Amino acid sequence: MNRVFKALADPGRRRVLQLLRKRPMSAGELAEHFPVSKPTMSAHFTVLQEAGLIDAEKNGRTIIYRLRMSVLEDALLGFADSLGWDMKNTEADNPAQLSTETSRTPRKGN
Amino acid sequence: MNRVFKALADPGRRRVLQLLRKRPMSAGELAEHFPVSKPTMSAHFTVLQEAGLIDAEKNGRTIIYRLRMSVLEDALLGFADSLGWDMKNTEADNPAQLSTETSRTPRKGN
DNA sequence: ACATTAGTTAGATAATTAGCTAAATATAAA
DNA sequence: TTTATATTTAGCTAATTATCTAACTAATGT
Repeated sequence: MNRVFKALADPGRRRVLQLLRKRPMSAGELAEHFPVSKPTMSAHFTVLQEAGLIDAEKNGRTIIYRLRMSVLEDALLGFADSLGWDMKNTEADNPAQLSTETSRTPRKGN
Repeated sequence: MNRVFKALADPGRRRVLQLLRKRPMSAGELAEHFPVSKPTMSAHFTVLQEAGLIDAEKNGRTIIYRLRMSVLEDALLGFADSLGWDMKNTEADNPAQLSTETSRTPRKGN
C-alpha cells in the first residue's frame, strides 16, 4: 500500500492511470501524451507496475499496459478505512471535531 | 491536490492523520508516537499543513494540530472521480476491462 | 541479411526529500 | 530574572527521485 501511495505522488503517473482507465494502451501510445522522454516514461511504468496498479502484456513488439482498478480501490478504501472513514456513506464522521470543521459536502442525510 | 498526494506518500505522515483522526493533538504528543527527532516531525507537520490536511492552533507554548478531513475527502473523492470511479457504488465500472480484472473484494453484492 | 520500430536497460546528473544536531524563539514557572 | 519546556529554524548529509542521452534487445519488414 505504501508503494501505491508513492506511485500516486507523481501527477504524471496519476495521469497515466486516468488514460488507462478508458482502455489498455501501449507504452508508446501513452508516452505520446507526455512531454518527457521514453526512458522516463518507462521508469514511471515500472513504478506503477511495482505498485500493482498496472500490468503489462507483451504483444509483438509493443507492450500493452492495463489498469488494475482493484488495487487502487483496495488502497484508497483501505486507507480511508484506517481513518475510520466510510467512503460509501461519505459524511466523514469525525469524533472530536464534529462541530468544528468537517463534511462540507452534504452527501448523505445531514 | 498534488500537494495532498505528495503528503500522503509518506507512511509516517499518513499515520499522523490517523492519530489526529481521534482527536486534535499537540506536536509533542504526536511526536511521541514516532522514532524520529522532533525537528523531523516538525517538518512533516509543515508538509501536511501546506497540503491543507491539518491546521495548527497555538495554545500557550504548545501547538495543537487538527485534522482537516474535508481536504482529504475532496482530494480522494476528486481523484476517484477523475478516474470515472464512483466510490459510493464501488464496483469500479471499468469500460474496457469489465471481465478482465476488477473488484476482487466482494464489497457490494457479488 | 539489414534496417526499422518499440521499448527497455545503463549510467550520469540535478533536484527533492528525510533525517540529523545545534541553535533560536517564545511561553510559562520558580 | 533565571530556568525549564515546547516547538521551530538553520544548516548539513545521505538517500531517493526524475530526468536525460546513449546503447542495447527483440520483433518485424524489406
